[in-house]
Amino acid sequence: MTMADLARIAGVSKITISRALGDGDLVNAQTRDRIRALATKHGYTLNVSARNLRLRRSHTVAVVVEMTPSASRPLSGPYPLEILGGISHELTSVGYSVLLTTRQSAVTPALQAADGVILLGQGAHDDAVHLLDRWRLPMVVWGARRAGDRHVVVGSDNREGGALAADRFVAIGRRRAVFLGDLDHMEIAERYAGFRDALARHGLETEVVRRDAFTMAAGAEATQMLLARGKGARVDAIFACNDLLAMGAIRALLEHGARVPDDISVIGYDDTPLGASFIPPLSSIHQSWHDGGVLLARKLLQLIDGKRARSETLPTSLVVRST
Amino acid sequence: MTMADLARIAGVSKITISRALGDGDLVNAQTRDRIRALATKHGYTLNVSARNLRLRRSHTVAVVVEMTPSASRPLSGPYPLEILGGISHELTSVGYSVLLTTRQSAVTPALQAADGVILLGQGAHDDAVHLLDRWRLPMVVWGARRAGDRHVVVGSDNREGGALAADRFVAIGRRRAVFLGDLDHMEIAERYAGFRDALARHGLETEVVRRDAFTMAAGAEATQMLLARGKGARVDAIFACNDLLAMGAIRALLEHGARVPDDISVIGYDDTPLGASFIPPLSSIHQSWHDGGVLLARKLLQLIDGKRARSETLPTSLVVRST
DNA sequence: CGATATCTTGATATCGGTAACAATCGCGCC
DNA sequence: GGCGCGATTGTTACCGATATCAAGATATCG
Repeated sequence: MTMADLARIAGVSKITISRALGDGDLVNAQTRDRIRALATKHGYTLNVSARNLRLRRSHTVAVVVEMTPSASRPLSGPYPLEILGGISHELTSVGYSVLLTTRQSAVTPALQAADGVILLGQGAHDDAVHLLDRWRLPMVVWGARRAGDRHVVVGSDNREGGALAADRFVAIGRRRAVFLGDLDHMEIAERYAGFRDALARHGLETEVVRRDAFTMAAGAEATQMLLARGKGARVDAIFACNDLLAMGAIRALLEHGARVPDDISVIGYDDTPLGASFIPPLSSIHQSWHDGGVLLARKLLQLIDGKRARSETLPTSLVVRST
Repeated sequence: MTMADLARIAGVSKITISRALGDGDLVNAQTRDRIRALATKHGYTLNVSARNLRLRRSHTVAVVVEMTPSASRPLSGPYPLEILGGISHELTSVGYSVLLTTRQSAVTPALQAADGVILLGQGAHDDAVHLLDRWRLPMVVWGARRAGDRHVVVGSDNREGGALAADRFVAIGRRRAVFLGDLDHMEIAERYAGFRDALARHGLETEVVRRDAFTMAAGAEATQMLLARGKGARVDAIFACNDLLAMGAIRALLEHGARVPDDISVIGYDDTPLGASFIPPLSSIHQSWHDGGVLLARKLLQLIDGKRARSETLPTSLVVRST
């Protein structure tokens, strides 16, 4: 069933069908409705390849993802499936296809034909510069913004996330807070910066305990180290850059006999369902992955349409549970 | 840069270019190499839309995924990103595109034009029957096989996984084993069946403690219940249908003063990086998600090529760590 | 040497849409 | 009445690839 067939049935020409199903403004309202009704009735579907060929557009967006989980990043993938859900939802709703690619996979014609690229994953920024030069395609990257970036970046507001944790600690009267995490990661460095600055505004200092891995074990071990120190260095709040580290910390605290949150308050990051189901339920900074995906998609569509798009950060929020 | 352009440069006709880059057999080896060299030199890439139009194939596979994590399934998505990696890798390497779709998203022309469908997620089986009737497309489903299934199913060998856990328990002399999990899920029921049967072969009985959620909290709570029972019902081995439940169980055991694995041995399922980084490192049944994805893709490609494909199960293995 | 088989290349039509331009119709206005 | 205008529909020519059939060149064989 092609347009020609439908045209014959409706007693009009192909182009009228095309216009009736598409633009809609160039065709009489009655004929348009009649044709649309006929199309649904006969189960007609547009041939995407033909349209793409004629329009010289692939209506495809390549999403390049890092997919290998590792012991130091124990959640299933650096970025949750949810963000892909947001991207996919937004793009398919406007007739675009999501071409999922791993960073390792070969550059296929289909990939090269993409109308735009979305990059997810820790190496994204470096890849971005690389790809941008080679392909000159519209491109949007997920992550933290950097100074010289020429590409559009979407990410959640890590500074704000850090500040939210700090404000909470101040609000419940904590005086000695520790930040737990690896400052080499841009996003985490931002979380720390927001945390430190917000505390500084209240005249409080921050201490950093660096750990490279994002595991419970690392969190527990770091916390044991803190607990083993003398009384002079006692802390009453821990902000972990990640829920797993936070959970590890809590575990170590409880094992050591410290009360959470009475003696030491702990806040995690990411608001994972895992943290929510932890005992005790973990307080955490929430960022909406789904919205992030949607925003990435929208920005890219703007670029594809030849409009400008600005880098943007998504708001975060603090979810207070029992820690 | 189209085929026509390249043809002009090479001094041959379009069709020769097409044959040189494709089949390769119908064209002189020298001209073929010359043309291929020219193609790379001028950075020519095939127009996928044009080819698809002519061949009446979309070279696209729709992957339908369940993407919403929830409190009762706290890992980021019911199926890890890794399986998508396997699918994507395999398909893109043979020139197919992966069209990622959520179960909720609308049926777009691009989706309908797919050459095949891969279904992932818990509702997959029911959707399968539905879609198969409506679309008559080649389709492959991830999960456990069921009796009346008319579609091809790929999944890991849950029976074997259960049996491996049982064999291990027998090998280290355990006598009273408990299975922890929700038997309403097909895959988990299989794990239990394998576990129970393997123990039965050694004259041992099994006890089931059902819990619906896949969380640490549920695992801990179930285990506390077990510990609270009288001495007559003492258990010395727990097989959890999931790493999180296993971790919850271990936590409860340690809190109660039981030694793991000396008093009670625990084995989880999925071999998540999370479990590997747990303290103590969790023994678990491993299944290769990546290989699963690859196999799904291969089966589907067979179907698309008009060949037959059989349902298949992937082997599992036991990773012995410290529990 | 002629005929046939094989290898290699080309001309043409076609896949199913959409843009550009042309044509038709009805209407208002001078 | 004739002209111009907007609204609506149609004609034609493509987009860039590949299948089909045909044709020229070369090899093989009796």
